[in-house]
This record gives sequence, structure tokens and C-alpha cells, in this order.
Amino acid sequence: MMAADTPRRILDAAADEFAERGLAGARVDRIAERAGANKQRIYAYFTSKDQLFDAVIEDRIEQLLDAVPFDAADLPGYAVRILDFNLAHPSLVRLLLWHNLERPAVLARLPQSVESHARKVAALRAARGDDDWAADRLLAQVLGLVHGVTLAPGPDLDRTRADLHRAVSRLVG
Amino acid sequence: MMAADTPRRILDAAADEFAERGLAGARVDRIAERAGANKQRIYAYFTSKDQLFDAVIEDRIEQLLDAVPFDAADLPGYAVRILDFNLAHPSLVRLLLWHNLERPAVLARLPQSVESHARKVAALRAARGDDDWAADRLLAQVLGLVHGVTLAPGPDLDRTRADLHRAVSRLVG
DNA sequence: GGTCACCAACTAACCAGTTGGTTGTCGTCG
DNA sequence: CGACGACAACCAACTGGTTAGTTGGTGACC
Repeated sequence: MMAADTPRRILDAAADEFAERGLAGARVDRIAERAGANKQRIYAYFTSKDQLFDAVIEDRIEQLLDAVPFDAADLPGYAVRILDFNLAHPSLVRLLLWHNLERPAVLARLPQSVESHARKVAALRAARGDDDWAADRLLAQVLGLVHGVTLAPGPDLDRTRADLHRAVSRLVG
Repeated sequence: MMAADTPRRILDAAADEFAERGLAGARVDRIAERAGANKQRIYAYFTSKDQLFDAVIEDRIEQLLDAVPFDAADLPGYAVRILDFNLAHPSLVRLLLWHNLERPAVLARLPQSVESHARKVAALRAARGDDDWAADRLLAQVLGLVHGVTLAPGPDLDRTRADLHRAVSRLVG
């Protein structure tokens, strides 16, 4: 009856539900309802709640990694762009936090994630002459900074952005 | 029968259980078992699972806020000491992450947390001549940095510490 | 006698995952 | 052409295990 994109609708609905409540707090019936789909379709396509959760992450991880192209030559600008992305997609941030807590080490084994990280480290090495370690550290620091600012953005967004830009500039000094 | 510290044992057991599984994933029976106590004692002292969770946070928040005394004159050292504390108490970090996701805005209303933050901002203003906004930003940035490093510490802890120290030094530059 | 504690069983709801029965839409083959 | 099987989808009810919260009955200690 419904157009043939049922798996797509299920993934979207599940992403919302999981972002709000996490894996343990999510309810499969609620996901089915939100998707305007049937519960058995969920199990037909994704076999279990846990696997559905992983499938949602795998579906969204690409958005997360590629939505903001990495720019080793302009880390401050990169940081600000990630901040803007995070603020525009708060549910993606929550989804990642949940996943990190409830499915530890699953993300670290996702090839897309590993490769993306490796590419960034390599780009940093090429652009700055750092060794692997230093590039890895710098990346973790920048992302941590962005994360901290994401969780507590001030009331004046422009100034928040400017302050973040300046902070990263100092880091890369 | 048991020594009269039953509420204490319940709080400790609950802290472990909640740190591992979160609010939705925790099981009250498991907490009772871990505490070597009886389930009704939990409800006698804490009335509900949710309130028990909040009580755990309120119990541990002091540890979190005061275990590492704030030093506005030595932010790099402060950051490193927080990192060490986080690495020594990973379950406290998880507890905070869970709470942030599952009980949003509860922490922001805890007077202890609010006052501690205000005190830090005031100390930063006094020590550096910043305005409220700048002090608030700087604090968020430093804590974000520490958090990022906490989640992805390199294999060489000493170097991780040194790199964090240098990073914060540049921030406060 | 009141408080703290134990044990054990209970309830009432909830929830992941299943099953059976039905409809509509294809493409295929007789 | 038509009917037949395969498939996607729906609804609804069910199973079996789990779980927050309760109750009743017992002992110990102050």
C-alpha cells in the first residue's frame, strides 16, 4: 500500500526515537507508530531492536562524517562549521552520545569511521608536518573543544562562534 | 541486622548500576542485590527509581565538583588534574553522561552545580579581568578540551597529559 | 512498641518478538 | 487473457518473559 520506502521510514522514525530515549528507553511499538509502518516490517528488515539501532547509526554516520568536509589548512573554520552542524542537528549529537554509552566499541569498529579518522590524521600530517601522535592529539582536542561549546553555547551565537574560532586558532598556533 | 548504613550501600550500588546501564537500562532488583540489601529498603528510602537516580547524582556531584579544586591562576594544571580524576573514576564520567541524556535540565537546576560554576566564573574574572561572558566561554572550552582528551586518551599517558597542558596554556595565552 | 531489616511471594503493567489471517500488486506462465 | 504464486504491507491478538512497585509475615534491637 505505502510507497516502497518502508525501510527508509523505519530508519528515520527509529533515529528520532533512539535520539530521544536511547536504546534501552526506546519502544519498538512507538517506532512502528512513528514510521506509520507495521511492527513486523521492522523485524523483517532489521531482525532485532539492537540491530536496528546499529543500522540507524550506520545510516547516519555518513551524514556525520561527510556533512562537514575536513580542512586541515583551516581548522578554526572547520571547528565552527562542525559547531553549526551540531546546533542544526541536535538529535544526531544525542544519537552519537547514546550509541557511545550503550554500544561501546561498535563505532570504533565501523570502517567508515576508522577510515575517516585516518584520512584526517593523514591530512594533518601533510599540512603541518606533525607526526601521527601529534595529529591525533590535535584532532581530539579540537573535537573536544567543539563538543564542549556545543553542549553549552552562549546566548549570543555569533560571539560563541567567534570565540571558538579564536580558541582553535590558538591551539594550532 | 546489617550495620545502619543501608542507604549508603544502596547509593553506592545504584551508582555502579546506573553508570553501567543508565536509568532505563538499570534494574532495581540488581541494585538491591549489589547492595546486599532488600528491595523495599530502596523504596522506603528513595521512593522511586527515578528519584534514586537523582539522589545518586546529588550524592556524587560534590565529589565531582570539589575533588579537583579550581585554580583560576593555573588552568593548564587544573585541566590535567581533571583529566587524571576522570581517568581514575571512569564510572563517574559515565554517570554524568547518562544523567545529561536521561534527566536533562535536572543538573542545571542543582544549586551545588550552579554555585560551583558561578564561583569559577567569578574566580576567572578576578584572576584575568575577563567579563562574565569571556570567563564562561573559556571555562566551557577548557572543560570541553578535557572531555575530548578523556574520551580518547593516547597510549602514552604522560604525553597525553603534557599535550593537554600545552593546549590549555595556548588557550589562556 | 517502634524502627530497621529480612524473605518471599504477588500484582499489574509492559514489552520484545511471533503468529495467523487479509489485501493489493506484480510479473510470469499456461 | 487470466489465474497463480510471490511479495510487501496491513491489523490484531497472542506468548512469554521481565520489571517497577507492593504486601504480609518474621525477627532483632533500642
